[in-house]
This record gives sequence, C-alpha cells and structure tokens, in this order.
Amino acid sequence: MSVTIRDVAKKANVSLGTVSRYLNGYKLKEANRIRVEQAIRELGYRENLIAKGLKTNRTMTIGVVLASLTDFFATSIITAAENYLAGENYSIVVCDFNSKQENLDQKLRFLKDRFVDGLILFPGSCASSEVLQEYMDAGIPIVIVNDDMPDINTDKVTIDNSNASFRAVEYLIHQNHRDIAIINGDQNTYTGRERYKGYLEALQTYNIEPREEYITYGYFSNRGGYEAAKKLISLPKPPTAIYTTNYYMTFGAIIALNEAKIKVPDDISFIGFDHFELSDVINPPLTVVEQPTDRLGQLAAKTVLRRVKGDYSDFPVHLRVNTKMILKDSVRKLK
Amino acid sequence: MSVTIRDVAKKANVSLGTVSRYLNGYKLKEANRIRVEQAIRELGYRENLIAKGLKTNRTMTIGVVLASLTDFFATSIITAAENYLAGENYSIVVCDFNSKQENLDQKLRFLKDRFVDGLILFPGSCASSEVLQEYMDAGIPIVIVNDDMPDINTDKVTIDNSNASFRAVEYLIHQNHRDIAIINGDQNTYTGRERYKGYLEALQTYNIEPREEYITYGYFSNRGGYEAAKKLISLPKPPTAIYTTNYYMTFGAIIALNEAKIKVPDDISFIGFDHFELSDVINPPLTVVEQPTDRLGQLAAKTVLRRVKGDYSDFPVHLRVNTKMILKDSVRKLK
DNA sequence: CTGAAAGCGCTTACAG
DNA sequence: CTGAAAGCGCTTACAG
Repeated sequence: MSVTIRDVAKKANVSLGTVSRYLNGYKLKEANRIRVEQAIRELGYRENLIAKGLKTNRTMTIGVVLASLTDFFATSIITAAENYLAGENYSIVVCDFNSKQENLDQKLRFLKDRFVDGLILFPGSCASSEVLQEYMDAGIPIVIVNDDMPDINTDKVTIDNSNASFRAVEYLIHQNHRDIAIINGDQNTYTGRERYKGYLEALQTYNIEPREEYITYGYFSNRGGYEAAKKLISLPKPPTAIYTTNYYMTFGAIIALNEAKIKVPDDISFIGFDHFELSDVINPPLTVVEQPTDRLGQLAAKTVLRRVKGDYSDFPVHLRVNTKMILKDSVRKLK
Repeated sequence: MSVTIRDVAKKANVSLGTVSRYLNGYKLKEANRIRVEQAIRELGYRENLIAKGLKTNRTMTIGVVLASLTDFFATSIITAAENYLAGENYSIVVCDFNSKQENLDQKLRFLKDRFVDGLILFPGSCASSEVLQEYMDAGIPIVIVNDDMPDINTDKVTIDNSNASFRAVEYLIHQNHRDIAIINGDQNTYTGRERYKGYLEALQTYNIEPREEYITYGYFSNRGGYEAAKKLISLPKPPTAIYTTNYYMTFGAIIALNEAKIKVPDDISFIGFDHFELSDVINPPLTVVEQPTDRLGQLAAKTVLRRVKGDYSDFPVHLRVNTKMILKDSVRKLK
C-alpha cells in the first residue's frame, strides 16, 4: 500500500539490497548514499517492521506481564521501562493476568505466539510457570521484577527489600523506639517475606525481642493496612512506632490513625513505604522508604534489551537497587 | 526455526494452500481436514502472526495511548479492554505520553509505524494531534475515551459526565443541602468542564444561586483536592456539603477533613467520585459516583474491533455510559 | 474443494 | 561496495 524499499531503490537507481543495507547502517558509496537518502526523504519512506521481523525474527516488541495494571508501583516502573524502550524503538505489549495463575500461563503463551523479543515479568504472588521454560528454551530473555522465582534461572531486578526494612527499623531504634510494629505484606510473596526479614534482623541486631502482637499483616492492601493499624492501636500496650511495607497499606493505616484521632508523630511514630503524591499531602508529611521506580524500570528495560542483543556476559544477574529514606515529620525521637 | 504451514502440509499430504485455508476457516474435504488437524496436533504447529500480518496487513494489535500509566482510572479501563481484546486474539501495545503534547505526537507515530490495527486513546488534557488525521486517512480506527476532541471525527466512549454531577448534586439538594461546594478538575479537560456543568445545572434547576467561594479547583490531583477542601472548610460560611469530581481529589479532600477533625457527615456531607477499595476503608464509607470502568473498557475495545473488521454502520458513535451512585454514609439529611 | 504460483516487504549470503 | 536471487511464513486469485 505505502512506499516500499523497492520504490526507493528505483528512484535512487540502486538495487533494493543497497537500500536495505543503507537502512541497516552499512556504508554506501557516497553518491549512492546521497541518492538513497534523498529518495527516502522525497518518498516519505518508512520502514515496515513487520516485513523486517519476518526475516530477522525480531518484532521489536517486549512483553510486559503483571498481576494488575492498576498497581501503582508496577505501572510506575512500566512507565520508565516503556520510555526507555520506545527510545530504542521497542514497543511494549502489556498483559494483565489478574493475579491468577492460569491467566498467567495463558498470557505468557499469548505473548510468545506474538514473538515478543523479550519479557519483563511482575509475578506478584504467582508461582513460576512452565511456559517460562519455553521462553528460555526459545532463547527469549526474561527479566523478573521484584520477585525471586528460584526455580527459574534468569535475570532479576529488585530493590534491597530486606535491607530497606532493616534501615527503616534501625532509624526508629535510633530514635529510641523499642516497641516497633510492622504491617506486613503477603508472606506468599518474595517482597512480603524479605521486608519482614529485614524488620526481624534489625530488632535482633539491636537486641530487641520481637513481640508477636506487633507483627501484623495487611496483605499489601488498603483495607488490610487499615485493619492492621486499628488492631495495633487498640492493643493494651500499643507500639510507639508503626512501619508499613507498601503504598496501599500505608494509606490504609494512616486513615485508621486519623479516624482514631491518633496524632502522628505525637502519639505514634510512623514510617511508610513508597513515596507518591499523597505522602506529602498527609499532615504531617510522612517519613517513607522510597522505591526508585524509574531506575527499576530502566534497569529492567536495559537488561532485557542487552539479552535481546545477545549480550549474556553476566547472566544471570540479580540487580538490587537501593531504596532511599525520605525523612519528613512522622517520627518522633523518644527520650 | 519452528514448524510452519509447509511442514503441516507435507505431513498431511496436502498443499500448503489447503492448510492455510483450513486455518482460516474454509471447508476442507473431510479426509483432508482430519489429516491436517492431526498434523497440526502432532507437530504442535502455531500460527505465525507476523507472516500472516505481512500479507493481510493486520497485526492483531491495538495501540493504547494515555497520559499516564499510573492513572488508576485509565488503567482500570485498560484492564477491561485488554482482557476483552486478548479473548479476540488481539494484543495491546501501550504508550504513555506523560501528558506532553509533543510526546503524544511521537508515540502516535511510533504506533502507526508498527501498524496497529486500531487505536484507543485517552487524550487527558492534550489537544488533538495531526497524526490522528493520518490514522483516519490510513483507515485505522480510533476510539477516544473520556474526551471529546471536537476536531477529530471519530468514535467516543465516555461516561455521562455532566449528568453524573447533576444527579450527585441533586441528591444533596434532596437531602436539603443548599450550600454545596464542588472541587473541580482541570477546566482544560472535557471531563473537568462537563462535571462542572452538571453541578451548575443542578443548582439552577433547583433555583439555587451558585456561590463563587464554593466553586474550587483541585485540578484532578490529590494535593489539589486537599488544598481545595482546606480552603472550603476555613470559609467564614463553609458549605454543608462537598462534591469532588475524581478519585484523587476525593482522597486529598478526605485527608484534609480528617486532619481538621471535621466529621463526615455530622459536620459536613460528602460525595466523592470513583469507587475503589479506599472508598470503603474510609470511615464512614463514602457515598460516591461510580464509573463503570469495566464497561468503558469493553465498549472501547468492542467498538475499535468492530471498526477494524469493517463495520462502520453507526460511525461515528458517541457511547455514553451511565454512572451509578453508591449510597453509603457520608451524606446527612438536613432538616 | 484443492494445487501451483505469485507476492506481502524485507534481509542476506553469494559472487563480483 | 553492490546486484541478483533466494527466502522468511503466510494468503489468495486462478484454474481446474
């Protein structure tokens, strides 16, 4: 329908192989180059990636698979990945598997049938899939974001989950808190377990006995964070500080505290997780652990592209990006 | 690399045209059909959509372009669209243009170069793009979600924006409220203007003079909603009810009320916009206008696919989906 | 209903 | 450095 390499060749008086070579960065004789460039310009030629893909087995496409497209954290990362990839002329094909294992398998196959050149996977609470092995066998690189999936030997990009918790709790300890509660995520997930682990390690390092009633579970949801915080503040001996381990639970917990008219940090100190617009709207602004979503997204994209291009030098690599604590006013120093 | 139609043909002892026809739903002689089916099964043949696309000019791909991938409302809709499309064997290629006009143009061109079969566009506050005309000229259908874009003659899917506001405000009026404030979105956007319009119309219909100080702007953001609510409650004569016009402003406003220890609905009544998990966590649960994101997503997907398949019978159509009010406990009936 | 053949828009050894 | 040609995996008139 539109203008092809053949039209360009004719106009430039060269063979279509020559045009193709020009397009792929080979050197042409000066005179030819000029004529080809001119023909391309005059005809408004645009490459047909589909046709190219048929020969090269490249679709210039990266699959992105995640549990839920409405997850703020994941979409923040995907935004950064998409931008990086678009700059490299790769597009992303996105599939949401609604946190269901059978959907995950199906969507992975769906993408494989579309010949994605690589895969960025947010497994969430889902286990590995046999389809992933098919990817590996087919030489399609996979980068897993924020999960471990021990049974699949591939690249991973995560934050320093356990260390992030360690440092947040340590900070509270340095402010002389001893009664520190945690609102945990789902322990079926890697991040849930790791963030809990860092909490325990910090307490242990400072010789603080963990108290069972301070260890609560909000399952990474708003409602869960809300319920957990309510439970904590109604304890006979409530904690002096609460540490929440993701965005959604942070806001659920804050709403619970607000409702109960518990003042932060006067009555209770608070460290949240993830730094987004709302963190600064809340009064007082929250001290939080910030995840570098931009870097995570870029790293995931860069890594998958390196593999696509055949660079397996450091395979498999686990890239662990440090979180940053943003100190605001939600933690009080105890005497 | 993998098994092709040719392998199947050889195994089934038919020509590859026959296999192709079988794959495309043509009738074969019984005996041939059986042998082809068996060969496909035994070889584990899978269609090569790329090769197919080269001939048919179909990529089985729908472009999705939006201002921000972290927008909860948009991603809720996209989730529904993606699921519907995947069921029809279409995948979505997603581009985020970060609310910047120049990025919009670029991403639209990017997708066009990838031969998307159709486009679902969330323009946000961005104006039309000349690239859209190129889509139209190329016969690539466009469905615009929640915007009008008067200068581009294509299908649109929106909610009943102004009517949604009308009914929310009417409800407050029926509860004997007269001093009703609105926290408006960005008036550069279609939804912002429409939702404001419905507010004014409701007041007018019930002969209530709008009061300038009750008309505030939160620009669709958390922080904006927070600031606007703070302003409203510090008015010499605060409103008896507040109506917010999107999700983010709703939560910003609630946080402001909580902080100021203003009780909902005792001190002030409240109607929010969008029904998501947090709406029920908040105490009291909020009365809200719920947008049918699932239906919007499905409708957008169905409409674009109908066009892709050549059904332009009702073109251009503006599908307006009704919102539903969810009555909870955040509105008090005045005497 | 089916086979043989041309062709979709490219890439890439091969030979010069 | 370049042309001619084969081929990537399909579809689809054409003729039978």
